[in-house]
Amino acid sequence: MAQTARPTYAVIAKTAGVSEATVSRVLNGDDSVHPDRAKRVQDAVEKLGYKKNRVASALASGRTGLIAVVIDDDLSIFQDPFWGSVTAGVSRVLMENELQSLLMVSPVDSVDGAVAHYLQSGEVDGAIFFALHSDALVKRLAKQGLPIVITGTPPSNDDFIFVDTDNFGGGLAATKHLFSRGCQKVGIITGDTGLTDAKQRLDGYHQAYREGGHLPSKTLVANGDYSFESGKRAMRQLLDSHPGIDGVFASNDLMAMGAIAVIQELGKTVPEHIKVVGFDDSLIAQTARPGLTSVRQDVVALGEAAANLMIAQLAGIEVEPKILPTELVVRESA
Amino acid sequence: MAQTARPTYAVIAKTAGVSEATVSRVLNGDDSVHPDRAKRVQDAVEKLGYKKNRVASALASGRTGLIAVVIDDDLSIFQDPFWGSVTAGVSRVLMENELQSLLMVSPVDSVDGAVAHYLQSGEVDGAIFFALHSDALVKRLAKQGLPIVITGTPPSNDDFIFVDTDNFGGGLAATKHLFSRGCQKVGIITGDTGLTDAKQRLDGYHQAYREGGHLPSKTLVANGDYSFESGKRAMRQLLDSHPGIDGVFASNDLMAMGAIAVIQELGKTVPEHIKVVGFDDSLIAQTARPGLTSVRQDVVALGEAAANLMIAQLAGIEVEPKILPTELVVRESA
DNA sequence: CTGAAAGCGCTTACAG
DNA sequence: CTGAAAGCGCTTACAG
Repeated sequence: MAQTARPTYAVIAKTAGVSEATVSRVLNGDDSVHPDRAKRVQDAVEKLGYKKNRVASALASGRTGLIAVVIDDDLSIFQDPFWGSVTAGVSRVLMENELQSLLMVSPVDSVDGAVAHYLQSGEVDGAIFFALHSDALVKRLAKQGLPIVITGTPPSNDDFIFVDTDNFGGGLAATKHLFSRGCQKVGIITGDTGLTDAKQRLDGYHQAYREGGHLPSKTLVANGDYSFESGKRAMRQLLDSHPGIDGVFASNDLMAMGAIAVIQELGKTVPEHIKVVGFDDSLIAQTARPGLTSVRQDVVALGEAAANLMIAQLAGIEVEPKILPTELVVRESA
Repeated sequence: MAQTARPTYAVIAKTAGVSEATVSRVLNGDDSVHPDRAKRVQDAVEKLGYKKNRVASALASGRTGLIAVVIDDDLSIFQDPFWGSVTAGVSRVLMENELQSLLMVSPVDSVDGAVAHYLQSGEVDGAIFFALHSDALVKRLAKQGLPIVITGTPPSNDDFIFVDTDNFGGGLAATKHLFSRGCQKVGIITGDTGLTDAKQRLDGYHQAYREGGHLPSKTLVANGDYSFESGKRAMRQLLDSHPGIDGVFASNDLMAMGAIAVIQELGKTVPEHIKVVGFDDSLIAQTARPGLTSVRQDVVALGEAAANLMIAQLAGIEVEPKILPTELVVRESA
């Protein structure tokens, strides 16, 4: 960008009749500068339309003001509005703190892939991870001193800073709700159980059965991957093995919609024949007919919490992992 | 990030027994370096686990490898999966070209706001804009020499580089489809007509009427803002003024869902009493019951095209604005 | 409260 | 094909 040569500190300093050090102090809010001279600097900045060069500033100070937001998945993940909302929450809080979000959507496959390389290039002050499948890279980065926040409970039990929704509690509440509505045979469609959140929702489901005094048949558990299509497949599988199934907890709204589509194709109705509960309380749950009963998680708040944990870390403040509560939103489907 | 001191060119140069200039050449793919010495450098890089410091590189070269992706709206815009997909498309193509996406979701209110300030700080090599409401800032940045791509047709008719969906053609096809299904009284729910795409879809709607030999009543045009709620409001308004309305083209899927919800609340059914067509062919259209007939636009392709135009510009290649075709996907709702 | 000076870690004409 | 050297535009001890 060899645009019309932008002014530098040298120019501001000369115009204001002070040293570059003083210019730097004023622009960085160091209040040890005498008000009169500070004013002269500000006037010069104003007059010349000066904008500090962030790259030079970053090199000299070691702080870039950039936080990587890494989504460990491929792009199709964005079809689910979930991620957009979390990202938006992160972005807002970071911006309010004069930090920018560097978005990377890519499988974090190896500790040696493109993302890994990038995060070690000194261009970011920290990294926030979403949908993490493996934490090998995160471990390495943490060891190197890079501030890290994980959204979702990390796969292994190291002491990473993370923020998560109460997936277990949500799964428990969803399943108990189905029982309370009179369901006898409640199945579950899980997410990719390689992800901790999917596993925790499943655990919640099991816990609901346990509180009822027994364990569910293994064949009442069908695996999906959070996609609409996988919800359809899983529902067909459940109906195959349990024609008398009368309740389904789908681990996200998209799969719940897939399940409902299959149920209706077979001429059965929701909630009369089979009751369905989703998870996320996304726009889809709200706009669906019948309205989808769903476990609400505040996704924007999730992103905001992640960003706040990052900011605290950067400020050297001791932080703790954080679990956000869920809330069951009852609509017509169950 | 004062992590375990990372090696620098000085260390690599010494290890490989060459000058720093040679290290730089090898790492930047300058093939004028003798293969033997290049090999020694590569070995040293490998051995020391060297990662180039991007900030220093950016300061010296003037290229940061960062492209700003600016969404001129507030965060709620991400509830609509549309933006996530476009962003994902951009991100993928940029990454493939070793560029990173700096995501900024914020109203670009003034030429003097936070976004404006940032884009002039030298931290990005270019900027891609979405959902632009005003192009005052864009004009100024372009004048300063910053490469720019706009997604969606720019508000004013300067010669910006942009990529857009054929909104006019989509609106035309949607409306004609409703007529071809026997509708007599077709209304439209528009998006925020301050946005060019919303205006163009409306123009397509008008054109369909014109091709039928007349103009629609003004009261068949109800304004929304692309949100679910606004779709509901607009539909109520249409039903108020035209109880006999039998077709509605909603300018996006979310508003179409809002319209359908209102229609059903009133005891009417879709498509029997009123046929509805949406726009976007989002996941919502696909998962809705009845399936929503919708104008499909390839959002990921839109993002990819925007990124490619940016890359071409950075390479100094002459580029032209690009319009992507739409396709009507017929389902049950019309 | 202030300035001179060194330094951040690369890149790039320039000269050979 | 290669190296010495200047430079990118800031920040930050250090000394006063």
